[in-house]
Amino acid sequence: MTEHEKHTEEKIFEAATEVFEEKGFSAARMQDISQKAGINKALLHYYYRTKEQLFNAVFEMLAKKLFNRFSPIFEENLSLDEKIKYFLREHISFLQKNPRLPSFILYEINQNPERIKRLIDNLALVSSMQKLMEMHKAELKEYDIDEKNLPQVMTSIVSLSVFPFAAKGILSSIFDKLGYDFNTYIEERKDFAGEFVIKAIKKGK
Amino acid sequence: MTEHEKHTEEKIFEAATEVFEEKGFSAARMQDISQKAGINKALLHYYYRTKEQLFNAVFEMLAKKLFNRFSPIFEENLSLDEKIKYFLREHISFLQKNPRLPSFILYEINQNPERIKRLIDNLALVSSMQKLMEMHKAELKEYDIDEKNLPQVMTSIVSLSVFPFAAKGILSSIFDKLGYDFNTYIEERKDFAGEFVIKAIKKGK
DNA sequence: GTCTATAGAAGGATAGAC
DNA sequence: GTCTATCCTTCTATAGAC
Repeated sequence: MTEHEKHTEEKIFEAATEVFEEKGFSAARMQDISQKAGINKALLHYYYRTKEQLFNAVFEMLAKKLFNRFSPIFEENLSLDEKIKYFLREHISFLQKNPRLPSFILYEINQNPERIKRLIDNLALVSSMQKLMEMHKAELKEYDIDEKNLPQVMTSIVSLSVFPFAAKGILSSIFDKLGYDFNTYIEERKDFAGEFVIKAIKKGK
Repeated sequence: MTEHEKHTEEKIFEAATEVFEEKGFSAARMQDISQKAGINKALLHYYYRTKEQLFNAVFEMLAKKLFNRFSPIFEENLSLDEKIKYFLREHISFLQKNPRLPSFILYEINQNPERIKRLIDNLALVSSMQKLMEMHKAELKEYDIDEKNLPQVMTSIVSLSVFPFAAKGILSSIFDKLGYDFNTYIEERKDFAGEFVIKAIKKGK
């Protein structure tokens, strides 16, 4: 593959990423993608054969980009408290730079759940979660967490960071009316979310 | 309007609701809608002129259906604790019967935020929230809630009920691998979510 | 590898008969 | 009010020249 080829293929991929993320698969137009990439429409097919294949390449990259953000939490050498706060701060900051990602991924997966199957295999979620539980076994006695409600706790944590972006369109409108500002709300959320979770899962006396 | 007319128009509307909710605006086909309604494609245009207008009618109905579920909480004569628990139980039960609603509404609003503007005016959210704060003024001293973090608290509550359905495609896949079941998870969530929130907002000593 | 031109199919919308 | 037939546009995809 020559330098030039690589250049063109990358331009296409980047343009496709922008258009698909903004419009979704069905509303995206090959014409828009080629224009944004500054090349001819026929070239898209030369490099990626079909719209579907181009979309799959983009989708896989974006999904990995999003899900890989969940991994660091399993590695850091921190207390469980700090780990949760750290994760939520980082995750919200990441989504702040990629606000359209949650809506795009969630929607396209609901449209076609098969898309995610292969990716999930690579996530190694089961072992990571077991590892996490093991690592903080001693601390866990201070929390209302056990194997049974672990999915509830995990999804609650994730929802606090993802939902505001998935619902950005609605929240922005409502905040406008209430005199709040979405960006300020997100800034505050970086700390709020962590504290909210910690209080919720600490064992009451 | 004759009985027969009404019948046909309703059949179209119901078929359109199903198709739009499942596929979204762009991927939905007028052909599919007419087939599902058991009538000819031309009739869709006779009753609703364009795809856009048919979609708007459906969208408005579904959005109201979803948002009206937020109102009861402002009316019931309950303590703040009970009100939150009651709301989450009811809201999750409602979404259990309409699992595709969150994904559809969130996505279509992000695609076109104008769609929600008019609806929000009718929600009277500002006054309702003020009324709620006023009503529980005495109790509020026991909670970490004030005007400043009210949006954080409110969106956190909503996210706990809405996110699992918006992310149903992903969660189902992950749960499969972990040996959990999505429906069981939702059943448990009806109580879990309320308790989670209450603990999170109760003032620590 | 990149372009122009165009095929070929699909989808929204309308005309016109009944 | 409902149907058949068809128009017209748009979109994906390919053929073929350079």
